[in-house]
Amino acid sequence: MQPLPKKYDFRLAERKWCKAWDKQGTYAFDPKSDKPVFSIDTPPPTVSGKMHLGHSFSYAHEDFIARFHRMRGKNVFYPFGTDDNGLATDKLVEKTKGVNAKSTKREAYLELAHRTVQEILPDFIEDWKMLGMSCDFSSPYSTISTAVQKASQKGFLELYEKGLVYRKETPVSWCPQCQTAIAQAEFENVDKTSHFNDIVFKAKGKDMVVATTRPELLCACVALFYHPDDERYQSLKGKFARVPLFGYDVPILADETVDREKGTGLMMCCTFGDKEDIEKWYKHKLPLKVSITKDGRMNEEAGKYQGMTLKEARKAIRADLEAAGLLIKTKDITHPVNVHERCGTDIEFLNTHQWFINVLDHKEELIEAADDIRWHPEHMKARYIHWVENLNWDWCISRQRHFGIPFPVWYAEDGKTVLPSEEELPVDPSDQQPKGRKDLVGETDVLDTWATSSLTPQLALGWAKGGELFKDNFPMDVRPQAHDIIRTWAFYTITRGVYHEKKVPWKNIMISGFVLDPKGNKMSKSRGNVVDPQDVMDKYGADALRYWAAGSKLGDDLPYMEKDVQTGSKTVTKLWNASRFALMQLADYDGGEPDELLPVDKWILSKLQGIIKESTETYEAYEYAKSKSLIDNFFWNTFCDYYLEIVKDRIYNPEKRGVGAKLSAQYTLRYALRTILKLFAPIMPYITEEIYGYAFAKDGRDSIHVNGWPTFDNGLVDGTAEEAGDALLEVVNLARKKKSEASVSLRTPIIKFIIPKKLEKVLKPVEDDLKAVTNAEDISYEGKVVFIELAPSKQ
RNA sequence: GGGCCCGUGGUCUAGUCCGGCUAUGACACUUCCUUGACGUGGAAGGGGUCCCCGGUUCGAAUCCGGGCGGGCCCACCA
Repeated sequence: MQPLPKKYDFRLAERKWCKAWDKQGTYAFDPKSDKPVFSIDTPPPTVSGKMHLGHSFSYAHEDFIARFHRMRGKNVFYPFGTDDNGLATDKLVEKTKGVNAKSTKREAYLELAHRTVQEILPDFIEDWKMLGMSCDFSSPYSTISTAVQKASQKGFLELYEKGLVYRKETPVSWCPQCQTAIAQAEFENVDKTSHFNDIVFKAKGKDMVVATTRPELLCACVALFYHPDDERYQSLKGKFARVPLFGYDVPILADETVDREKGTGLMMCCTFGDKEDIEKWYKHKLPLKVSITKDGRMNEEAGKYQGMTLKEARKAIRADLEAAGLLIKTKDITHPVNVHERCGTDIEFLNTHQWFINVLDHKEELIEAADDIRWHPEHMKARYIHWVENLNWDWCISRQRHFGIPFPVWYAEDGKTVLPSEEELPVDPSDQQPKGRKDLVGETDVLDTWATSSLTPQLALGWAKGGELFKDNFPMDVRPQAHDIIRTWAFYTITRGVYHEKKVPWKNIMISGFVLDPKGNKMSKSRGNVVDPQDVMDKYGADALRYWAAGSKLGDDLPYMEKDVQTGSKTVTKLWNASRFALMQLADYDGGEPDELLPVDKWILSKLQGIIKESTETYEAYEYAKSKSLIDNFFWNTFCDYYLEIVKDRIYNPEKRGVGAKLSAQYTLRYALRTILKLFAPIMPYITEEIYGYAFAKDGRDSIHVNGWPTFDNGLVDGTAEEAGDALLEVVNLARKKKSEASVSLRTPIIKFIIPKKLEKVLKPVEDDLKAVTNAEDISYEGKVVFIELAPSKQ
């Protein structure tokens, strides 16, 4: 057994092990092994920047679970991939290369995008490796890779065959900035300030006042609505109104969804201002009047306002209305507006051709599916169900972008859809025709990134290749993710599981919370309160960061406080020092078993069994935070502050205490240290591996992280020893208190230590250790109270 | 408006499901201790109406009802 160096350099050690694990394939999945498999549907991080603190938080959580199961002897299937086919990556390419995808030629842009992704990926993945993720990094998948394109397109074809996907011209939510359709799940609600404008419409010379926040859509107005019971407007039934500035007539109609209290109780319906407009347009079969372009400008319908942005048009139209005396009142309001989560641009509705996956007809099935998954924490299931229940639209999966996985679809002259055969995949219909055809028009849209990442369990398990791995391991054991993407990733993946395999994709889902700033606010660039995990790891190490991440239970948000990482860093140091001390004491130990263990040794071994049992149970239940705090307390308190102090005398002075007492201590010390390291290993993989390497590894390839999770040994549970040890601690505390009150060193001898008679029986067997740790010269048992007399001060 | 989560010393929290130990730990604070692993350490200590009100119970931080406060998700966009 080698002694440990004086100092632990986490920078060196973490880099060293990160490379060594990779090289030795420590975390490689073994397809030939007969060990039970534990499979993890690792989230492929979106390539849109660097790993952020929220990532390190939730990825640490899943890694605790992965490492625990691997140590338990499972063959852990823990793939790693990157999600790099979506709008987020597209935006990153635009930003880093200073280009605009829409105004760049398709081929040139795609070439640039693929090249940029390849440039970014190695460094991007490095952050996850340094965090100590125990994924199999040997062949990371990329969602833009040819293999994944093929699989994703295959998935599309399968849904098409099942009639679960369809194309339709319909009003769809549209981002004028990104110039693509987006799905309901990509909305974000933001409160914005605006104006409620009271505008005059005229009908047969009579004035009618309509309140609107969107005067720029006047030219798209197709009707006015009032509530059928609204007495104020009964006389308007069947009449027409003239649209101001634009001078055409629209019908005045009644609809029960109109709120009489809002504005003037008279509203205009434009195609399209919002969801309400769409619903009324459908219901009353109104004409379509499109007034905005795909890039968010006014079109020819807007007459003299053509070419203006919506914002400019709003200002100009308000001014013109005012000049004409038709804007009679303006009220400042704050109201919620749906914006695109990626860019913050107001969402519009455009009537376009899009592909959809039918989800509205299958809500019930998708809600029931939630019961087949164990949710950790349980209440997150409600979030999922709530989202599915409240869905309003089918899942729009087509995006009008260059970068992404192409739809494997062509259109014939008669409008019929032509699909490739599976063998032809992957295809790019933009510049390719199916076998034997020359007459088709290829679909130029690409698939929503979620349409691919919703297949991660299938992708990772090689579903497209039809292998055993997939057959045997779908559903996977666990999906880890954060709660913000329940409505997207979790929902979509469950949908694909149910649609393709008639099964939920995983048995468990573990959902992490968010990292907040120290005051409990969200971290965001605009607030300027962002902390980079790279900086934290550089300053304190990955183990310290992981220790911090283990401090909150699943689903709970955690304010980031540097001092908590510092506590992790201190724990690393303490672990090093305690191990260094222990190993020094074990230098002359041959590993032999003592004939008889001393009661104090039995005490700590017994206590340790409780920790093993409980931390195993809590890990099994995904409660790593409980496990961590159990081990933490045992290590600092029971092991360092008491046991090591008690045992010093036996090891230092074998001539006084006997060789057997020393051997008993050495045996116990070794067992306890080894167990503590293992219990800490899932949370702090670097320091534990480093110490294990010095102290216990059989050779350079023997890792603490594979197998060897401590097993509960009922034979070591000893009630009598625990009673003796606990009583010992109590009197030790009294002695320490006495010395503290006297402001003297803890080594000050006790010349007279009188302990109540009733404790004699329980304390007698540990009396030698008690004497040693309290430096008591004389111990006697009498009376009912403790009496301690300290040696006089030297001065 | 609907749903969910939460409210514990100065701060962050454990404990709450399944009621009963002196209410856990970390950080901060006070005093002391440099002892042959560690001062990034050790010992001792101060500090809590367990959000409020009511109920159940021998007994409530924990269960029930009602408030108040905070957060999240969804809806509200005329």
